Amino acid sequence: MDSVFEVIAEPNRRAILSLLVSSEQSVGEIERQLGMPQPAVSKHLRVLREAGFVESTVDAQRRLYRLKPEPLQEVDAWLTPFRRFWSAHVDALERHLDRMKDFESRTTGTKRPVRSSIPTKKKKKTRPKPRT
Amino acid sequence: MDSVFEVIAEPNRRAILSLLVSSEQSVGEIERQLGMPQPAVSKHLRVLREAGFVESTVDAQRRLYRLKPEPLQEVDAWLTPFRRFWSAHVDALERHLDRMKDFESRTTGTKRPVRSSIPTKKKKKTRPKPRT
DNA sequence: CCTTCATATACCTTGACAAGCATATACTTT
DNA sequence: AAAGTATATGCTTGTCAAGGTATATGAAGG
Repeated sequence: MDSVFEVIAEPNRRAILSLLVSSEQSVGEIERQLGMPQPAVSKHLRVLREAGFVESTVDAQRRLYRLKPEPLQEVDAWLTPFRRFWSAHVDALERHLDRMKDFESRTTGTKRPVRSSIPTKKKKKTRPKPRT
Repeated sequence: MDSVFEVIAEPNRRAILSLLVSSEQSVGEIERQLGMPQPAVSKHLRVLREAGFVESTVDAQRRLYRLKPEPLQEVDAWLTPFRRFWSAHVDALERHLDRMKDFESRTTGTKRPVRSSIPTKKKKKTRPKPRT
């Protein structure tokens, strides 16, 4: 399990991470919320811990697990070059939609495309395409 | 290979995606740049295509592959709740480092921690900790 | 047409890993 | 100390995917 990507490839591990984002949890709490056998939880937690996604502290017999940011930041960093790429695509899509605007206007239900939450560029004014 | 996370878990596939971010490439070009056997490239491209990461067009005998944004945007979206989480942590780290500032100053080589490229919050003024 | 180039697919083998179950460790309460 | 609770670990098994090699498809050019 060398890379962070392999670690988050497993659905149950992603579920555990999502649980921990709100607050730290014990193994038993995770077990109950996810309805998975306790050994499974412990094993996934082990993988997550060894990869640096979580850390634990002892509270009597319980172990409280909480998130650590670094590995997920690594994933975030990996996405960076691609964000540049897809923001260009959204731009192109927008230009296209702009040209389609009064065409489609109210012929169908108004459905907007998903917007990137992280604009990597200033919005550029859409120049009307010069006639060829 | 049901989820996008499993697809990007494979290092060679991530390498292919990284290659394609600059521009579309043929199978042979990918093969050469990554130094991997052609059948391997084709198989990974198949997985990527079926998961929507890439699409291809035919250019004579070549196939040109290019990126499609959606699956990676999905990964980006999955990270959203965690960004909130770790921005809080960076804040805490900053407060800590602030307090350490004149301590470490030039005792070691100046090495800065990795900063999140996507601030999810305004920078908050660091209040000097009141004496306990 | 026949050959060459570019890419895809089929088949096989191997290794990794998750699931399931049993058991061990460790702390707590009585 | 014994019993109970919480968590970890060991072992076995089945599955699935990646690598390797060979072969198939298909287009281009002589």
